Amino acid sequence: MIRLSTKGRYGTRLMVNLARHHKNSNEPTILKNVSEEEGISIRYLEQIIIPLKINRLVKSIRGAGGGYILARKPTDIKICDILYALEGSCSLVECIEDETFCEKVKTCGTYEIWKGANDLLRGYFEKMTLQDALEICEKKIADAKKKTKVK
Amino acid sequence: MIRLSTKGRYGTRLMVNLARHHKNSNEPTILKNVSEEEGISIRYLEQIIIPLKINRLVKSIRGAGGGYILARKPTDIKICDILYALEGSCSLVECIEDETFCEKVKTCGTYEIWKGANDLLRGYFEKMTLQDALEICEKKIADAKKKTKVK
DNA sequence: AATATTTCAACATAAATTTATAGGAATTAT
DNA sequence: ATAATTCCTATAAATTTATGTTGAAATATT
Ligand code: FES
Ligand code: FES
Repeated sequence: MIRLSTKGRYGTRLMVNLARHHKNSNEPTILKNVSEEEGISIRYLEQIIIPLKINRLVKSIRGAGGGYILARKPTDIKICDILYALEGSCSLVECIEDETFCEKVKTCGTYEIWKGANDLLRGYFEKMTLQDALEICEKKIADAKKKTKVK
Repeated sequence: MIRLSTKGRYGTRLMVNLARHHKNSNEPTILKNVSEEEGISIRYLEQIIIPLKINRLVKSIRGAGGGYILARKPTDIKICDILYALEGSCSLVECIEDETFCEKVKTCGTYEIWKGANDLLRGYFEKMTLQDALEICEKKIADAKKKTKVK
């Protein structure tokens, strides 16, 4: 019904991936690795990371031995920041950010519905940080490992 | 960040429009009127209403004097039903409904984030009915009229 | 009963946007 | 110099958004 674009999905996975490497070492992470780990083509990742760089969520280091690192600590990056960078806005329908987008805002019978949903979502994504995502992710992987061991 | 498709937006406005006419008379509503009132091309409305008909949210009456009517009372139509009919699913990311959509679900660091957001949204749209939307809409229009009168 | 009118139904197609791949230039470490 | 890596530009494929054309069904009118 409401779709998170692949840019948003892939970009967030990219950020979580960088966060995991960030925790383990100070070395820049290369997209080739991200590509293999996440199963997303390098070429596409290259395009997706541009807005993340422009919005100063990641820093790039060029040349051999280069790669990408998070620009701030995972606790200081909100999921909302990531989605905003990737999608240019952070709303369910454009008329919420741009009042001129729909001509009929004043009589539109649905504006308030979307606004309510949007506020819910925004609250959720404002509270959640990359650190939260990282912890969920690590826990999940740890649990998965346990299970296979028990087997 | 997360976009409600125009199909979803237009389709819901179409349903609210039908609901308003439904309240005022038992006559079928023709798309030409909806088109003029909502500023959406008839041709596009014709396409959008097809899934609404298939999912039995509206009934069509052909021929002169025909048009469309709601298949059920506005209190019995959830916004979620409408979005489901229009988008074929009711989730933020496909992997929530279709586990095979993302290959890496088991190690994906973002699945739980989207799941949480999705549950929030779904709860919201499950609770809200066409009747709620109708009331919000009528109130809004009444308020708008008051304001212009005062002026 | 015949005809004209109204309206939905179906199909085709065009435009715009999103998704994805490709090639090579620029930069840096070794 | 060479290899590794980001950066930039182009373009292809798929999907979404929107319009156009014709036809079929039901109804109203005569
Ligand atoms: S004002 Fe934008 S959908 Fe109604
Ligand atoms: S499992 Fe679908 S986005 Fe991660």
